[in-house]
Amino acid sequence: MIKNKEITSRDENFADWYTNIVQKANIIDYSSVKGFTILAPNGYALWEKFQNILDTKFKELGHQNVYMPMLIPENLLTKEKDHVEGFAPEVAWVTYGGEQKLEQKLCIRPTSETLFCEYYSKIVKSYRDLPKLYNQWCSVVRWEKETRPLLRSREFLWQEGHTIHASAEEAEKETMQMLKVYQDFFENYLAIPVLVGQKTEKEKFAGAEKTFTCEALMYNGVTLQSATSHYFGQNFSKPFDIKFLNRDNKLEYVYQTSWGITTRSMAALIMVHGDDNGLVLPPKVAPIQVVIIPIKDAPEVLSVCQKLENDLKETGICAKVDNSNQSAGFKFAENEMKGIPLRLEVGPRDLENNQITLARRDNFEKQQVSLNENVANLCKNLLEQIQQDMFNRAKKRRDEKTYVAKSMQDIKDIIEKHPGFIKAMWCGDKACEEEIKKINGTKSRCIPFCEEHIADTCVCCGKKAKHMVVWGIQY
RNA sequence: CGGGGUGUAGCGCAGUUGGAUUAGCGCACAUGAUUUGGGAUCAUGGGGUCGGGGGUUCGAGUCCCUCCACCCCGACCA
Repeated sequence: MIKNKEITSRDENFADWYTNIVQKANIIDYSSVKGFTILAPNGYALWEKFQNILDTKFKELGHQNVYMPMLIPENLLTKEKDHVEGFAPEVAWVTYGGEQKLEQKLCIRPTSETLFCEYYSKIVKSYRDLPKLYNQWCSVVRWEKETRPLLRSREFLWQEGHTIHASAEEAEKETMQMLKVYQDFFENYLAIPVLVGQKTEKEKFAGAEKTFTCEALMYNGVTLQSATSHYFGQNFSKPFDIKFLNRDNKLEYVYQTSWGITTRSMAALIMVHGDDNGLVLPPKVAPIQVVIIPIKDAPEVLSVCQKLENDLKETGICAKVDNSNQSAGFKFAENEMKGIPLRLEVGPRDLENNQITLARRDNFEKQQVSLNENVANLCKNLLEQIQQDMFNRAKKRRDEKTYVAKSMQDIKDIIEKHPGFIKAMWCGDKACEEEIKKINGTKSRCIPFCEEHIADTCVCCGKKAKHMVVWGIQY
């Protein structure tokens, strides 16, 4: 366990550490246009893992994938008032087609609500057509002023689910169901504990009736909104005229939901689990789960490596021999940087004793294993153990960084000394949220489903409290 | 958009008062050899419109003007 010399320590400067890691682990690279990054092979492989897991789940629940156009005409974007006000400042426009100036400018989608709505209004006539459970995987563009790799880029990949239903109850049920899908994904695959709850009026999605969220806490105590699920009610179906005839032969507007997760979730993974040696990937989403390193370029070493790779693959583990023409030390460092959960070292010294060395990425523990044992099976169990340990460690840290504030001074002290999740009571008034935001930009993250009664009065104004809110500084 | 800063090889930098040439150094890269249990060593080699344009001068990476790009701090955001 030797600290990587080529990156800034995460305790010294977390922001530098992060930008070092994403590049050195070959997750992203910069392009020549500000805010537009290249998803490099390791980054894209990780995203494909995310896609696979979620897409399978979505389909199990009856959703279908579609693909909407990338361009939205101006008059379509502006149909829903709150929505356009939320997105207008950050859309990119296409104004020319070839040499010809366009009569109506076209916006590059910042999100596709309006496109789905237009489509739904065309295809829905009767309650028999409902529900429609569509999803799309695509990229969207938002012209951010300040950009950071994966956290805030001008183009990002995501998935947006848009469903319409014949009743409010059914749509609300869908909203909650998808929130649970995300929670399960974060906790059981990414090994990231998330706080789930409802966004306040101020923080909810532009045009939504209600917004629900999964909030994660990074190593440095900064919060990250990691996935959201919205209930739109009829807010979009009215302006977009998505009507159906119900069982009583009466025209009614549909009830709608939307839910999404972006490549930002990869940033969460990096910032929750990563350490001074690079990425640490939970086994369930690691594109390569076990790397096998031949210590010497000798035939007997290589043949053992090859056999191990085959055995592991047969057990359903994604394993790879690192054949690169580098020194052993270099390979150790390189594969640690990539976050590969488990490393098998095969060298002459081990082989003399008919054994190999096994090293965990998450806690650097090493052990010798006899080749007479079932190594593949051992790895399989160990990978499960690593997955569990990573979640427990992240949860312990999250809990340690969760505080209670009973006054504005408490909030100020916590934010300045050691940021994290801050539980505090709130009266429900937007003015108090704005007042709290003045403390280093502390925002309400959500009203958690597991509310606690901390005090009777609002932390800010002292009036009767309506909710316990979790606050924090956000990315 | 407001305040501050930086542009010299893929990356990180040096280049002193304008006179030092063919603009250097480290890392990275290429070839060869020896190596391989925590980022190997030696040898050889490739790579530059000094951010762009204009000006001053016998002479500009260096001085002046102008444009551009990027970074940091604020306001806005998945």
